[in-house]
Amino acid sequence: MAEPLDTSTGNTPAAHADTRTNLLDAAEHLFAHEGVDRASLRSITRAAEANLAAVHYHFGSKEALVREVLARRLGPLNERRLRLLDEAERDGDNPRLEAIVGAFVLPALEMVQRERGGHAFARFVCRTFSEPDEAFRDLVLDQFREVVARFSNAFERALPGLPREELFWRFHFTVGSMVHTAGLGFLAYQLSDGLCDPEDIEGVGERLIGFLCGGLRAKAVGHEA
Amino acid sequence: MAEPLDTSTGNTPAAHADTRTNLLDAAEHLFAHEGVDRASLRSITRAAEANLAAVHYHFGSKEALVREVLARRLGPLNERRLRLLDEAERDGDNPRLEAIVGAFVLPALEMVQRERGGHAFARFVCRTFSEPDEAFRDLVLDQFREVVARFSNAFERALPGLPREELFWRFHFTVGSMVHTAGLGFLAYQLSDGLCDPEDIEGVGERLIGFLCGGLRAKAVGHEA
DNA sequence: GTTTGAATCAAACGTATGTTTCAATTTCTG
DNA sequence: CAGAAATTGAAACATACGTTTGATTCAAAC
Repeated sequence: MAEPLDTSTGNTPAAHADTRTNLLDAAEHLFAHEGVDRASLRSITRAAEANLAAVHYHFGSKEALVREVLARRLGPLNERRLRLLDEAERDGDNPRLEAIVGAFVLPALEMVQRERGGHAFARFVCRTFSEPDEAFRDLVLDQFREVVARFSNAFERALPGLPREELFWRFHFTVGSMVHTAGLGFLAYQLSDGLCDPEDIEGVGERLIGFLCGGLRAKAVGHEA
Repeated sequence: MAEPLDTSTGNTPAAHADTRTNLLDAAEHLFAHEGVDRASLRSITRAAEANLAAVHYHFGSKEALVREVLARRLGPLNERRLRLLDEAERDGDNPRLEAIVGAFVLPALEMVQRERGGHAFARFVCRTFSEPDEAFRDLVLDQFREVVARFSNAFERALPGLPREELFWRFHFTVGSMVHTAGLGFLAYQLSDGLCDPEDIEGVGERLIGFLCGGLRAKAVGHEA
């Protein structure tokens, strides 16, 4: 009985594993395109050119594999968000709203476009958000909690006078647009008959930031700002 | 071999079936809470107090059951949207943006709150949006196409000068916020530590409309309106 | 009261799945 | 090079699933 090495986040320098990475890549792709349940370990290991037992050797179970697939990218993604927020707050004590929204939104869009398999991952996370299995959803949400705390504070300072309840709702709406766009941008292509190009993340990012800032700055109903 | 009666949409006056409705209700609930794949016909029929074979007798297959669950509410929901848009356009030839957005957003929120099982259904649809199985996704999108066509025209007239590409993207962002809110409003409750109340659909609707109109009216970047 | 078709039921079928096992092999280490 | 540990491999296991079958109950029609 051999214990596979720790690799928790993708930060460790690839250790020695190839099979392990192949499994994560294949699983990510298939989870996104077929769903966690429909993607069988047999199809995953076949795609990764590994033996069926490799999943249990390297991860212990299918559920643990799902967790690893999520954790591998979610950690770095949220770290990037926090780092960009740090930068924005360093520049001016009261950064522009556009910079805050950008720090929240752009890392996701960039990951989709630039990282190999990013598209599949975004779609997978989008799925996981509405995942009924609490274990998986909590895994995403726990990674998300610090981000929510930091960004809601930043929003609060950038939008003085906005009631906290209103602010959290607007944050919620923001997350919705962001997730829908990062994970399901192809729907915009489909529904606009090819007019919208989800590959052009710079354009999409600009548009999304503009839209969200407009919404975040809207006059609060029933409240005198 | 007996052919079960037509009930396509929920419009037919309940025909004579009880088991059939029980199956749809139970399936809707379990699809939302466990996902289509994890919800077995055995658990569905148990919840509906029906026999295992009843699903195949009344619907033919599990996939057909999924389709029925979707179609039962999706048709009326989108009809309601179109009717409200008609009313808004009848009132003034150029209705206020708020009225258009409301016609798009409120039927979903109201269904969640007012119809029995509406919450479960919204969550299920939210899942289906990111469903990898094209057959299910297309079922949702096909029901959605006329709505998109009508509303994008209305938006276009309410927001003159906005390039069509920008307009479709903003519609896309709008859908994201709406779906995220109708299906996953409980996340706002969780992430705001109980500050946001997803049950208060009047409040949520007002906030969502305000937010979306702010975003839709934002100055388009890179374009002189 | 018998007949007919719809609806329900218990039981089984075939298959695909996650998991386990243990031998074979490769890779590192002293 | 020898030995130990890590990794891969082929096969089997138990289980849960969607589906099918054929008998049975039930309600109305004649």
